[in-house]
Amino acid sequence: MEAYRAESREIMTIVEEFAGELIQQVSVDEAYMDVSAQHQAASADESLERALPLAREIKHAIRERRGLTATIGVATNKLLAKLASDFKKPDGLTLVSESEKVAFLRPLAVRWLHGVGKVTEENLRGAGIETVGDLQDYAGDLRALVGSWGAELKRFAFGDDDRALDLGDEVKSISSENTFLRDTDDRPTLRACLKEQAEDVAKSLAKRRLAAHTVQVKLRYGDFTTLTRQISVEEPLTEAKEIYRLGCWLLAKEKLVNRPLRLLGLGVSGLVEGHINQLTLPFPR
DNA sequence: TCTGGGGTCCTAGGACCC
DNA sequence: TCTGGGGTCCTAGGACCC
Repeated sequence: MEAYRAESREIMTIVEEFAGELIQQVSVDEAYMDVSAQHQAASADESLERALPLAREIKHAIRERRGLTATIGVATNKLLAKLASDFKKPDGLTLVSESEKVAFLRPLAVRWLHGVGKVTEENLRGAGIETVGDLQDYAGDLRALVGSWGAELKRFAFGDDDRALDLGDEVKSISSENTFLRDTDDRPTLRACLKEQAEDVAKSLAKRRLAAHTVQVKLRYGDFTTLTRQISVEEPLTEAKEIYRLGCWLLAKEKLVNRPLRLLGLGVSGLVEGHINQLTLPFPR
C-alpha cells in the first residue's frame, strides 16, 4: 500500500505542474482539477475544447515519467467529469460537452450517477426509473423515493452539479479496524487488537495535529451483525492510552463481547485542532 | 458475494431543557 | 403531578464512495 501511496504522490506532483493548485485528490488514484481559469472562452463548450491539449499533455507526461496510463474526463463539473472518465477506462480521454450532456446521460443506467448505490437503484426501479433518461422525465416527487436528496438527484440527471472542489484535506474521522481470520472472543487477543488500533489512530491524529472529542468502537459478529457504540468527552483526546481505555469501556459497558467477533474497530471523530500538551495552570508549588 | 478497510453524509430516536 | 410543544445534542445505524 505504501508503494501505491508513493507512486500516487509522484503522479500528483506531475498533475500539479500542469493544472496548478486547484486539485482535489479523492483517493490514491483519482483527482479533480479545475483549470477553467486558464481556458476561458466565449462558450462553455469552447472552453472545454481549449482544455483538451492540457489533458493530453498530462497523460503524456505521466506515461513518459512514470510509465503509467491515465484516464481523463473533461467536463464543466465533477459529476460529468467523473462520468466522462469512467466512460472509457484504460487510457481514455473523454469530453462531455454542455450542449450534449443531457443526451449523453439519457441512456445511462441510474447506477452511474454519483450517490446512487444498490438500495437507491432498487427504490428507483420500484417507481419504474431505470435510466437517467427516466429520471429526467419523472414527473413525481423524487423525495418520496430518496428523501432530501431528491432535488440534487434531479439536477444530477440533467448533468447539473454545483459541488465545489474540496481543496482542504480536513478529515472528519479517523479509524482503524481488523477482521479476524477466525471469529474470536479471546480477551487478550481483543485487547491487543484494540491497543494496536488505538496507537494507529493516535499516530494519525498526531500527524494531523488533531484531537478528538468522540471515541467509537465497531463490532461485527459471525452472522455479520454490525454495531457501533460511541462516547463523547469534554476534554479532547490525543493519547493512544486514553483512546484505548474508552474503547475498552465501551465494550465492557454493555458486555458486547458476549459471542465471538469477526471484526473489531476503533475510531475517533469530533476532531478539533490538537493542543500541544499544555501545562495546567496554576502550576503546583 | 457469505462479505476488506477507511471514510462521508443522512436519518431517526431519545435525552434533556425551557 | 401531569401535560404541551419546540429546540438541540448525542447516539446508532445505514447508504454510499473509493
